[in-house]
Amino acid sequence: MTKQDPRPLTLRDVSEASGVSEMTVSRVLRNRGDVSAATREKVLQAAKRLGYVPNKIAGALASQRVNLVAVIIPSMSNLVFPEVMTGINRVLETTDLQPVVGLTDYLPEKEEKVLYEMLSWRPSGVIIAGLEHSDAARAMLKAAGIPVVEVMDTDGLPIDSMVGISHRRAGREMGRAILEAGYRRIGFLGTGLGLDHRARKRFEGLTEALAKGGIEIADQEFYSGGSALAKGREMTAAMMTRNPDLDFLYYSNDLIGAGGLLWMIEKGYDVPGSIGMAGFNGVRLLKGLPRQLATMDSCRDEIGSLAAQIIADRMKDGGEAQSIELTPKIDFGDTLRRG
Amino acid sequence: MTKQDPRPLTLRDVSEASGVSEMTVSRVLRNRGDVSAATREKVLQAAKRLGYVPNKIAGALASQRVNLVAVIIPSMSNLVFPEVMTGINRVLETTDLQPVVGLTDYLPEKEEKVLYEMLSWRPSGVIIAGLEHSDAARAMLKAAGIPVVEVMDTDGLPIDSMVGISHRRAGREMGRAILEAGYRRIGFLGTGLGLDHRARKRFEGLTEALAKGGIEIADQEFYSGGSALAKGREMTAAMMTRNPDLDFLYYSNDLIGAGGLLWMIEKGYDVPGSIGMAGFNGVRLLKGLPRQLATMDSCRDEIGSLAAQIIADRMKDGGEAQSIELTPKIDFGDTLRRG
DNA sequence: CTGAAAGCGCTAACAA
DNA sequence: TTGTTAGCGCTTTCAG
Repeated sequence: MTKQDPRPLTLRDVSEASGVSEMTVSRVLRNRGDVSAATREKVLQAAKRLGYVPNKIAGALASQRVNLVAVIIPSMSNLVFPEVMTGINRVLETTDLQPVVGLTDYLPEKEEKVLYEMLSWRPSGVIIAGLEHSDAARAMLKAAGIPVVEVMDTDGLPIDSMVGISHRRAGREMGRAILEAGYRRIGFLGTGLGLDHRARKRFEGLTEALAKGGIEIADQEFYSGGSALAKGREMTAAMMTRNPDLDFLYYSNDLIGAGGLLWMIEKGYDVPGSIGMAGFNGVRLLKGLPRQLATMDSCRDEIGSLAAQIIADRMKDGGEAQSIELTPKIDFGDTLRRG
Repeated sequence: MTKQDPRPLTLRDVSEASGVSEMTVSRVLRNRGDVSAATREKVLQAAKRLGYVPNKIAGALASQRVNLVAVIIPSMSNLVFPEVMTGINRVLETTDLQPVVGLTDYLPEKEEKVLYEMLSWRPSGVIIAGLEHSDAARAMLKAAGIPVVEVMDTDGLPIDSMVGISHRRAGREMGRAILEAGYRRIGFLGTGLGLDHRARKRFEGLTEALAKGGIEIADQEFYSGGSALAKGREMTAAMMTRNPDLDFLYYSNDLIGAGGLLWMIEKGYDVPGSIGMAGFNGVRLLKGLPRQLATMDSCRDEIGSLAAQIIADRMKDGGEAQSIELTPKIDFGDTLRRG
């Protein structure tokens, strides 16, 4: 318990303790090159006994290789991003790559800062959410000379590779399904559309599809912050009070949609008979609710794993830049009539 | 767009482009030491024009300083951990420290591996969930010679510092409240208690308090995986079928508890009249549900920020090892009678 | 199979 | 205020 020796152990310490040259110790510890079983054993013993932990900083500098993959996402509390991470993790665990996460809070300036910070560690690749980045960020990404996978969204041009779904198309398909089911007075409830590009694109896709049917959004309401379920209730109550004749509500995510649905059930609305509802994401968390909201899967896990796979393949020189668009189907749940 | 020059830029490139020595360039870029405004400007211009991103690996090796804090937690999908992260982030953002997350999946072997991996980057500090670690992990942590804060739990001896709540006490207090409210036939529903030490401690606290009142757990049921809300329903249904005379259900977390509550409501049970319920964590997400489950806040955000603060203070030589126990109160919600 | 020498790109320490 | 000189702890390369 005596806190002596603030100097961390080095290869040299292991070398001296084992009577083997630093170079050979290094080889043993990295499993590289041929080393006799006897020497190997000696080294391993010494390393373990001393409690040696290699210094990757020095290693990375010397070898010019870093087994880190920068993952840059807006937030951890959005619940979709942890799931993307899960997919990334599952694939990277099969390689010697390690994810390192940076958070942007949906702020372009912060994204730029975080990116700079991460790139300064010279990662082997970058997985970054979205296709919208500041010019400086794009420049950094291009100049980094490493594989870059932009994820979640495919409505735009990637810097290098991309994996995601078309949110515009998702909005359009939902719009079409809504019309086909015969709904006509449609309200939209969502996050402020300013910084969440994907929510904005879904909204645009929706309005586009409705326009083709000669319909316009009848009402809309935005929020930010707070507990999503509770917000969904509030917003729904507000909108239905203001506009009692609405016959469909499209939410920008499942959580606020679920809040809205709970409110509808309590108030005794006939869903989906007299009013339909739909959200977005396909959040599994909500599976236990009394009724299932119509939604569309955002393929988070698969996006994560595909992105990680692209990076991993590139490391082995086996990969090319790729653009992958996944095409989720509508889940009608209990709140959207089939057309 | 010509992918030339795979060699990343170095200080030397900026030095040559600006006609200023490497050392001075370094000083400008780090805002260290006095540099004339003119030189500074020249350097900044050149760096920006070239798109130079410093190499922190080299910097860290040379300066023996790394602005990284290793954060080691079981999972990102548990929803409590992202909130701890939020607290950590909020504090670290005010410093030049950066969190780096490692996931253990509640597996000791994996914790050991992740820890080794992270320590090999020589972080400035470690924040790690729980007090239970393998001997090897504890040894590494001690040998690292950096501040270590164990978070979430205070039922045990810390390696260095700790911040959390006593889960045993939380279970005990809930047990007492249950008895005081007059409930007598109590069921427990939770995660398998093997690897989740905190859930186990709450369970132990509960049984201890009940024992003082001469009561034993009447039934118990465990789960793993799946959507928590749905699992809560299933388990509750199973238990109430098996044991219809139970008058209280204690869940190891709010999500399965909420699932159970939804089931109870649907089946028309009188909650909390004929049967009481409680969960744990104080999950804000659930605020929009029709009825509020009794619970106890696990102070996730505050734990995160306090832990980060301890690390930050230690960096400035201003800090000591600390042990902080937070003491949350029971939130009776709509499912627990007051005694 | 093992070892010696020469850096990786940057910064501490000192000199000018 | 600016520049020079040595490394930081490892790995690459090449020689034994």
